[in-house]
Parts: sequence; C-alpha cells; structure tokens
Amino acid sequence: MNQSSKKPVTLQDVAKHAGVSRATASLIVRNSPKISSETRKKVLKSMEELGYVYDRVAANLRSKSSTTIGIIITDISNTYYSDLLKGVHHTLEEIGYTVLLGVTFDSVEKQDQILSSMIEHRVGGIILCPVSESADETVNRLNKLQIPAILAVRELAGSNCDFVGVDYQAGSQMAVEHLIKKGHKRVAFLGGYRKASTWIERMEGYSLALQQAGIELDGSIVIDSVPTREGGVDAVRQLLSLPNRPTAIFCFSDLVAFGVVQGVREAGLKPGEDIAIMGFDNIPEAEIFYPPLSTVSSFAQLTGKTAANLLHQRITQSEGEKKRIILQPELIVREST
Amino acid sequence: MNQSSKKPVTLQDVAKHAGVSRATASLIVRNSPKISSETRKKVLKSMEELGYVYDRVAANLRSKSSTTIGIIITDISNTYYSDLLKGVHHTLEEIGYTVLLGVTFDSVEKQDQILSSMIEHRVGGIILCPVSESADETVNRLNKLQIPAILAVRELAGSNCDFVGVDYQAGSQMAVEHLIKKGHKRVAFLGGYRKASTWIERMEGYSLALQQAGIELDGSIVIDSVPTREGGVDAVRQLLSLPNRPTAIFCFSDLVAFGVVQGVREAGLKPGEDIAIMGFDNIPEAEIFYPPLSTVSSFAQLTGKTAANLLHQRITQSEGEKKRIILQPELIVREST
DNA sequence: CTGAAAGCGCTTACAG
DNA sequence: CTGAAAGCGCTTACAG
Repeated sequence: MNQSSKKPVTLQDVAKHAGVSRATASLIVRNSPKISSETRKKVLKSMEELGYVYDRVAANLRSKSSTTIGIIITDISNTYYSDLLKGVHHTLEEIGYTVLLGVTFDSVEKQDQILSSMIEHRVGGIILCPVSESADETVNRLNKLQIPAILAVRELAGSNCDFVGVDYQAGSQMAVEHLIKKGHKRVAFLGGYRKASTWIERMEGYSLALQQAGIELDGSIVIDSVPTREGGVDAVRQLLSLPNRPTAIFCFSDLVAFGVVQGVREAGLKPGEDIAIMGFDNIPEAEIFYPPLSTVSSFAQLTGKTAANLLHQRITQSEGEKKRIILQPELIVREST
Repeated sequence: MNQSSKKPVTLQDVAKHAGVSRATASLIVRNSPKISSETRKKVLKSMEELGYVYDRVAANLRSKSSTTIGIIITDISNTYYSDLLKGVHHTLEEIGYTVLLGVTFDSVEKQDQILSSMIEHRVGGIILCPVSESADETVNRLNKLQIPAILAVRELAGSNCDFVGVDYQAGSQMAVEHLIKKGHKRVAFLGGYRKASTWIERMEGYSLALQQAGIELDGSIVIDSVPTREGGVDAVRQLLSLPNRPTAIFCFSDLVAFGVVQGVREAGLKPGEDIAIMGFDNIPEAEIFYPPLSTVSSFAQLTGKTAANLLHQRITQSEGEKKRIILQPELIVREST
C-alpha cells in the first residue's frame, strides 16, 4: 500500500522556497490571523508552485486532534439508513469533518471489528446505529472509550451514551388510531422481531390505541416476521388464511408493508380498497409505491442530522449530562388506507 | 476537537509492562511471524491489561502507507449509487481498508473540495463517480495526483485513469429491441440530459434498434428532462399531449420510469396494458414497483465491486496499462411491458 | 514574525 | 529477539 514516485513536498520545503520559517508556514496552513497578508500571499504562492498538499494526518497526530468521524449503520441498501446516513454526512461535512463509513450487516462481530478499526484510525467521535442483539461487551467498550459516541435509532441497555431515537409507541398509536377513525374495528399488526425493542414499543402503541377505542386485542392477528418485504409476504399469507379476516393491517415498517401489499394482491384483494394497509418509517419509496402508502414518518434524515449535531456538541464541549433526544413521528395519510 | 482525560497508553508502555523492547512490541501488532508465540502471548496480555489501542494513523505516517480509501458518489439517496457504494464498501472492507465517504450532490465545487480533503487525509486511493459536468481542472488534478484513482460510471475526457462502466448503448438497444419484438412500432425515449454522455450513448442504442427494425426515428417523441421522477412526469405529460401517441416508452432510468408511470396513470391510462414502459438500471425498487418494472440491469453493485478490486490491484501492483472495464447490461422483463 | 528544539506514536535499519 | 538512534510531517512553546 505504498505510493512511490517523487518525494512529496513538505511544509519545510514550502518555507524554504518562500523564505520564511517553518513555524510561519504552519500558521498559514492553519489560517492564523497573526500573519500579514503579504507574507501569506507569498507562502500560498510557493505552495501552489511546489504543489504542496497539507498532511492533515501528521498535523492531527502532533496536535492530538482528529477531523474524522465514524458512522456505523446496519444496512446501506435500506433506504431508512441511507437517509439517516445522508443526514449525518451532510451536517458533519458542513462542519468540516470527514466521515468514515462502517456497515455491520447486522452482525455483532462485524460491529466490534468496525468499532476497533475506527478507533485505531483515531476518529474524533462515533455515531453508532447498533445491531439489534448487540452484546454487553459492545456496551462496555463504548463506555470505556475515550471517544465521544452517540447511539442512534436503537438504544443499548447499560450504555452511558447520548441517544437519538424516535417515539415508536406514539407513532404506532397514531397509525392505529387513524385506522380506527376510518371505521376499522379489526386491525392486524404484522412483521418485525418480537424480541426487538423496536417491536415491543410498537406493540405498546398498538395495544393502547385498541384499548382506548374499546377494541379487544386478538393475539391471533399479531404475526411477527423478519422485518423485510419477504417477511411481509409470509406474514400476510398466514393472516389471510385465518377465518375472520381483518379489514386493516398495521405493518412494522414500510418494507414489511410492501410485502403485505404484494401478498394481498396475490390473494386477489385490492390493497387500499378491500383492505387498508399502513406502513411505518416513510421511506422515499412509500410515496412512489402503488397504491401510495399511508405511513408514519420516523424522520430518518432528521435523526441523522440530530445525532451529528449532538456529537459535534459533545466533542467541542465535552462534559455535561448525557442527552436523550426522542423525535416525534408524524402521520402521513396516502391512498393505501 | 481534543479529547483529554487520562494519558493514552502507547506501544512504549506496553513494551515496558511486558518486559520487551519497543521493536518487539511493534512487530507483534503487525503480526510478524518472527516472534515466538510465548512472547506474543505475554505482550498481547499486557495490551489487554493496559487497554492499549493501536494508533494506525501514526503507523501509517511513519511507514508512508495508508489503510483508507476514498469513495466519492453524487447522491446517496439514489439507490443506484447506494448499491454501487455497497459493492465498493463490501469488497474494500474485506481487504482491510477503511472507507472515507464523499457525496458531491452533483456540484463541481463540492467534488473538488472533497477530493482535496481526501488527499489531505492521505487516502491510499480514490474511486470517483464524477459529477456530470466535471471541469478540466478536476481531470488535471486527478492526473497529477500521486494517488491511484479509478473512475466509475462516468468517464472523464482526457483523464488518464482506469475506468469501470456500463455499456449503455448495448443496454438501450436491448431494451428497445425487446419493445419492438413485443409488437410496438412507435417507441418514445423519455428523460435524461441531452448533453450527458450517458444520454448520448442510450440515444445511439435507441436509434440503432429502430433502424435495424426499419422504423424511422421521430424526433418529436424523444423528450429530455432532468433525470428524476419529477422529470419523468413532465416528459410524459408533454408526450401524451401529442397527436400520434406511442404505444411504448423507453425511459432514461428507472427513476424517470417511475414518474412516467405516474403521469400515464394521471392521464387515465393503464401502465403495462395501454402503454408499455421500460426503465433502465434495475434499482431495487423496480421489482417492488407496481406494475413491476421491465428494465435493463446496469449492475450497480458489481460496478462498485469491480472498481474496488481494480483499485486494490492498482495500489498493490502500481504500474501497468490503464484499464477500461465495461460491464454488459442484462434485460429484465417484468410486467410493465 | 523567526529559529532551534522537542515531541505526537509509531516504524526502520542496524549492530549485537 | 534487544537497544539505541533516527525519522515520518507536522505543531508546540519559547526566547528573541
């Protein structure tokens, strides 16, 4: 991994060429105001002529600082995460950081590995969207870390980190209340891992909404699945084979809802007409989907942006109470309900 | 951007604690086989106890090497690029690189800025998906760079870089031939910037397919637009206001096709039945779309993977002829045609 | 502004 | 394997 060819030009070379001291040249690359604009111009010209490139890595080493941030997500193909990444990346870059990307593909080992690699690369901070069954060990490592870390999307029990997330319970309640208001009395809840905190919170919102409407919860129409489109297809097939078919379905996520719509069609029913379907997340595809999907926005991009800003704050101000920022979701009504 | 607290432990500290020399400790972190497993174990234990973290940045500085790679894309929300990114990231990480992410949002200035930042961070190589109107200056910088760089998706005139791309002409020809085989004699071509090389190549494929079928090209049903869903809506509105309506539409991209489907519906027509619609790229949404979209796969992930491997080769073997790898697209027939 | 010195945490090269 | 020295490219701290 070497690159050879001509010797790279250093600050020393620039200083010599411009006839100033190395210290002066150093002040100039760092935009110090203490330097007269004449000297600055002269030195900048030398840099230009010599083709100097600033070695930020060496600078960071000496000054014990860092201009990189690590962001770790579970899946890049999931538009929820690519949206969140967009939010993080955009605000971080604006502040002047360079971002290191890590993708865990929901593997705990990979997550630990990426964490190590980022720390060894001296990132100034980390934003972590944890794998669902993150080990206690991960939590411990995060806590022992000298580096500021923010958790996003999923909280980790026992971690002493700032957290940015979404109120899944409120969102689910909203969604189910919307369905009930539309006249539905039998509403299924499909998809997601039953043990995940993100499922449990949604389940609470679902129960609450039913309860407040005086509808009894029927466990047989709560069907879990892998949280993907395929999972949605499976779950809805199971559901539609049941005797007392519901008139509305609340799905764990938009991805699951896409599968559910497909399964409903396969059964010869018209999604949005014969049966109402509601998603969760409001990923970009929800809008272009047919029928356009009613859903609850969990503001992926805003989540990323918020996490990025919080991290920046943590880095610059260091101390202070750990924060917990919970975004309020928003009901998005389209044609599928 | 400092982090204070306790003094971090260095290799020196580890060596002292384990009773070995610094040189030995250094050999151990680098997995040298020259060290007896007894010594290795002892030292690893000391590292564990002291909570040592290897400073890869300092190591890279001293050994004039790099373990990071920069990947620059134009848009993270576009699943074509997030797919490509997935391919790049996955293979690079497997080799042992850490990836720096840059997003240009199609701005030349941003692209230059990101390029600078990555170089200053001493990346070992760069994969660049260039902004469409990249300036000559960018090309010059790339050529002067001491760092291996690979161009992906779009080629840059005058650049002396390796390139990985897709045969857009062949893909378009395939698509239009498919439509003609289905019995369509009047096929529109909608969307994309007329001056972009990616448009011109598609146009060539389109013309060729018509020509070989003995169909005369009608310029009035070739309508350009911004290459987005909105652009597709605009273009198809314009098209449908024309007197002699075509029976099939070849779209610049899947994204454009999504807009075209929407516009067709708004006009009271049934996409896939009253009018055939064909996309390009085969982004993941094409499959879940309704109707499932016929398209041409441009293998985004494979493109990324190929670029990553080529870069790795370039970094390790350095010299040799510049390569140009053009992937052959594949026809994907679904229900929209 | 300058100049000389020391140091960030590591690797390199070499004599033993 | 060890040990002492030098150096990667920069910043820091200080006397002038």
